[in-house]
This record gives sequence, structure tokens and C-alpha cells, in this order.
Amino acid sequence: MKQIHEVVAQNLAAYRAKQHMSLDKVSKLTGVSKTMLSQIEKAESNPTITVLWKISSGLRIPLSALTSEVETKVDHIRREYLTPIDTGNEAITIYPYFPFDTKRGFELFVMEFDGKATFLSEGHYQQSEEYILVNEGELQLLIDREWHVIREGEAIRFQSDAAHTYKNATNTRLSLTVTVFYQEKND
Amino acid sequence: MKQIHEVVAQNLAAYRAKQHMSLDKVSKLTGVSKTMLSQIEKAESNPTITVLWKISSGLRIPLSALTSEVETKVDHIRREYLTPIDTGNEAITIYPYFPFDTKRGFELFVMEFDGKATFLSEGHYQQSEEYILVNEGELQLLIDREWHVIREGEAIRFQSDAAHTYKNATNTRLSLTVTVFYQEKND
DNA sequence: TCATGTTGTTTGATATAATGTACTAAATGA
DNA sequence: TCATTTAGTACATTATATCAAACAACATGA
Repeated sequence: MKQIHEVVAQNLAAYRAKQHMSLDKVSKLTGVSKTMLSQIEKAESNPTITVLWKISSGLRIPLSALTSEVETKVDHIRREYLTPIDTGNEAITIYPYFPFDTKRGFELFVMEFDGKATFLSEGHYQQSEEYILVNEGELQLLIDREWHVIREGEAIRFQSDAAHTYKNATNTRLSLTVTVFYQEKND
Repeated sequence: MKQIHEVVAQNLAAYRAKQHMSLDKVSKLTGVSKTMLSQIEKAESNPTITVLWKISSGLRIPLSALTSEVETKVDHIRREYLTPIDTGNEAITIYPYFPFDTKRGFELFVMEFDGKATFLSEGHYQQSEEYILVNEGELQLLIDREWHVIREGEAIRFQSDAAHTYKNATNTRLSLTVTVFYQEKND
């Protein structure tokens, strides 16, 4: 969950170190001021795409060499860093365990509904597929004007391009594990 | 040779049109202001990497979907659009026919030397390979403290990571076609 | 030892990225 | 026809990206 400009900072600094280049050298090569380069490396600046392009182009490396995060072997998502998404509805909480990442092309989150809560998803504007596991409670799902009832321990899979509605008709808590796959990959 | 922010403009506008989304909708999805989106689409703004990331991430598309140029079938490089690179030396002119492009990983240019002109290349800070064809005149090339003489109609290939020097020892014009391949690919 | 480079940071000035609000024009519907 | 919504643009304001020049810290060498 590193900020993109921090990723750039890290990548640029690492590259420059590896090549044993000074800020001055990179500045000459890319036409970007020494000051800016220094600030970018310290993540104190949010470079414009034009500046990033000048850097990648001047150094003859792909843009993605600056923007793509170096993969760690393991990613342990700790409770304390999991900040719920604001859905605008008190009764519904979403925990983004693995938010959408372009490299993987999917996202994985947990949705929790209080009793009698309803949530409308507008649809994803992409070829996308949604996989839902019901951890606890009972889910009613409206897809294409048809209601489906998925009980605790069950699961459902559907094309989620179009709008669909989640409903907890019971008075007890409903908890779902949701995975959404999108089409386009790479970065 | 389109500017990067023009590429982004085109890609974003095209994507939004394809998905039949309004600026408002994209703004809600991405958390980027309608105004900014409009300006980006009109290439009136140079978005920061953070804004681009918010867009790509909010729309669930890769960054490269915004930054990579849509390929045309044919690219005719016309004389009138070929602006020589300033080498800091009046006697040497470089015509960048196909400047470095991250997708291809190479560049192709023509170098022209007046009589008795010398040019030092600092080396490319990358695994790179240089291919030189002598179109006209005679080239003397210093690689790794060894001089090579390449005559009109001949060619040479070498690892160009390290510094090397081009020299026109004659009094007549020297013209080269140079291709440089770099390692890293993709974007 | 002093002078001269080299490397990265700080400073101050300017351009412009980014936002929210207000506005115009077009589409929709009763 | 008039009112209401929707879609994009224009405007004013704030935040900040970008640069050139000055600076400090350290190395280099004569």
C-alpha cells in the first residue's frame, strides 16, 4: 500500500545508486533539474508525468521501471493497518485486504453488513467476474432482475459488469469474502 | 513524437468514450476532480503521477493503458519535422529519426561530421549495443583504448556501455547511421 | 595547507497542478 | 412549454511542482 510517488522515489534512487550516477549526471541526461530529482528521490515531490517521462526517456529505461513496485516475497496484512472504506452507509463496512493492483488484475475484500442493510454496486465498467463466499449470515443478491439466496458456507460467481444489489434481509450480521477479477493486465 | 501528456489525453478520452462515462462518473470513481479530468483530456494539464495513479487505479486499468501510445501502422518521418539535436558542437549534427522508445528498446539516428570533427560519447549506463554503418567518408572509432578505422560502405558493432570516441580525421564530410539497442524492454 | 571539484541540500521565485463553485448548453420528461 | 437533470467548461483560489542559484560538506590533489 505504498504511495506511488514513494515507489518512484525508491526506484529512482536505487537505479541511480546501481549505476553510480550523481544527481548532476542524471540531470544532464534527462533535462530535469537536480533539485527536482533530489526531491523525487526523497518522496518530497509528486512529479508530473512529463517529468517522469523525461527521466525514463533520458535514462533509456521504461516508465514502468520507475512506477512499478518491487515485489516482496510476503505481504502480511495486519489488522491495525486495515482501514475500512467509507461506503456512505454506517451499516456496511468494507475491508480492502488486497485492493486492486494493476499487476494482478484483481482485488480481494471483506464486506460486513449489519441487519437489514442493503448495498448497490453500480457495476464495474469492465469485463469483470465476482466471486463471493458467505462467511456468516445469509446473502440475498440481485443480478439481472433475479434474486439469489446464498447461505452461510455457500458461494456464488457471476459477471459483475452490470449493476447488482447486496441485501441482508435477516437481523443478524452478514459477512462476505469478495474477489473481483478484471480483464486487462500488466502495467 | 507526441508529448506524453497528449498521449494520456487521448487514451483517457478514448477510454471514457468507450465506456460511456461522464466526467462526473470518472471523478467519483477516481477521486480526481472533474475539472482536472477535463483538462487532462484536453491536454491542457500535465498531471502528477499521483493523479494518474488515482485514475488508473480507480478505473481498474493499468497505468500503461494511459501512458502508452496507440500504435499507428506506419510512421513516415518527414524531413521538415526532423529537428537536429544540439550537440554543443557546430561541426556535428545528429538527426534522431527514431528516438529512444521504451516499447522498442532502441534508437536510430544519423550523425554527420564536418572535416576534423571529434565527438565523445560518455557511454550509455546500460547493457547496450551499437551498430554503425558508414554512409559517407571514413570513421575512426576509439573503443577501449583501441582505434578502429571504418571506411565508407563498411560497418561495425560493439558494446557501447563504456565511453567511446568518434573521429573524422579527414577533411571531407562523414555520415553515419547509428542504431543503439538497450536491454530492458516493455513499459 | 589551500584551492578546486564534486555531491547533495536549501532557498526564493515562478509557473502551474488541483480543487470546488458557479455557469452554460443540451437532454429529458411531465 | 417549462422545469429538472446532466455534461462539460470557466473562474477564482490554494497548494505545490519546477527551476536556477547559492550553500555546505566532503573529497582530491598540487
